[in-house]
Amino acid sequence: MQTLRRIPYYHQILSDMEQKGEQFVSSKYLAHFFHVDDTQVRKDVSVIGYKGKPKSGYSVSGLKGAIGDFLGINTENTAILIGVGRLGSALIEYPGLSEYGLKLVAVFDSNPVKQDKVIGGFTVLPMESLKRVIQSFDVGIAIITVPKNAAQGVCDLVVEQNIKAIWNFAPTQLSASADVTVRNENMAVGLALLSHYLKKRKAESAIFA
Amino acid sequence: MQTLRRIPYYHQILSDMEQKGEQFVSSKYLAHFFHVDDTQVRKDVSVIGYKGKPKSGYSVSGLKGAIGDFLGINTENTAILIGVGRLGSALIEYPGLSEYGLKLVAVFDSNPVKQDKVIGGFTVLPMESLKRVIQSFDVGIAIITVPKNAAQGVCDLVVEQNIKAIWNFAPTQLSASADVTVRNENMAVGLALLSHYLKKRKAESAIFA
DNA sequence: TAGATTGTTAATCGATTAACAATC
DNA sequence: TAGATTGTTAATCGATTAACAATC
Repeated sequence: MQTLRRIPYYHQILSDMEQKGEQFVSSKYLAHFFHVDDTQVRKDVSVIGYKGKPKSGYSVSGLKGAIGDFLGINTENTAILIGVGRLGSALIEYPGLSEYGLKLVAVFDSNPVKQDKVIGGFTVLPMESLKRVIQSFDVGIAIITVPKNAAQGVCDLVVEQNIKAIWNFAPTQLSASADVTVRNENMAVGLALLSHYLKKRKAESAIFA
Repeated sequence: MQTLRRIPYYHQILSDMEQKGEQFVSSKYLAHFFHVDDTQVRKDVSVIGYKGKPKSGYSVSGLKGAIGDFLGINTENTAILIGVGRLGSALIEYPGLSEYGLKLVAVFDSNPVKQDKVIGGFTVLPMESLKRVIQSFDVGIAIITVPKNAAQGVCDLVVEQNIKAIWNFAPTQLSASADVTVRNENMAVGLALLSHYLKKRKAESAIFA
């Protein structure tokens, strides 16, 4: 569903507008960021279940709040993080997590050298503690920041413990059964898309030269 | 175009398979990662312009190469990076960039304290040098890793210099004219989507409880 | 009031899947 | 040869846009 992909961006735009003190926003304004029709935005908003006012548009804070409720980021989601390397450490200290309703409850690493160290207030736990922690905290999301070759193994491990949402930062495509949501964050994808765009552009300008 | 979004993932999967020494892959196997029909994969492959062999499938290395050509990552794209903070510095040293055909030619920061420092082999340049560098290197991509509030300004600046592809890591939605491609990398989006999924799941299990 | 903007139904467009022949 | 898998056309499904009434 494309609507669902746009909604987090709306939220971000509305946060920025709120900070600038804007009160209202029109569907036309929101649409221009996505290069889509403003009808599309109004339809997206109706999915969220929010109502605007003819002539003035949508209340910035009202719509932002409705999106937060819709996405479930206004309530807390518990998470664990596995793999305390460079990226993992950065994520642990990233303030954006709590801003979006994520509450880290524990961090893990299979390397004994890293265990018992404290990072961002968390003591790094051994993988053996995984089962116990997931069960006692009712963990919703597992964040995977282990090296590429270890990622699928870790994924299988947490799925076994009944985790249903995985946020994968290892540069590999994880596979899990359809009832588990895997979000693969992968910088190479963005890079590849930009590269393709530039290539097409060059080809076109060659034709019209 | 959804096909275009899947293609970089195919590339990643094929790289992994190549490393493991796999020779052939079927459309069915590729399809299962995306939870789509295998017909879809065959259609995607036809867009790339590659041919498989009935019964055996697609050559892993052959298809990988064809995707590389299609995406333009087999040839070099020049890039600059603006904003040498924590994330910017990490990106400069990230080996994945060159793996996907990106060649960094210069890095910038508006903070005089950071200028003249050397990071990953690059001397940090002042913003004043932007124009000169872009013109003399025929720069294709601008990577923006400045703080949120500075991002749109930097975006306008590089668009003025005729840059047509922007890779934005600042957590804000940049806007540019339709002929400029902006890729917004935004962790909050992934988080929001996972959160929504969990919320929906909870609601459903409440209904069927 | 007139004009701007929302909300919604119908029409169009694009993406996905079904069906099946071609082929190794 | 028989079976598996590709490639492609037709059918279906979903997302986007066009049209327009409702309303502040």
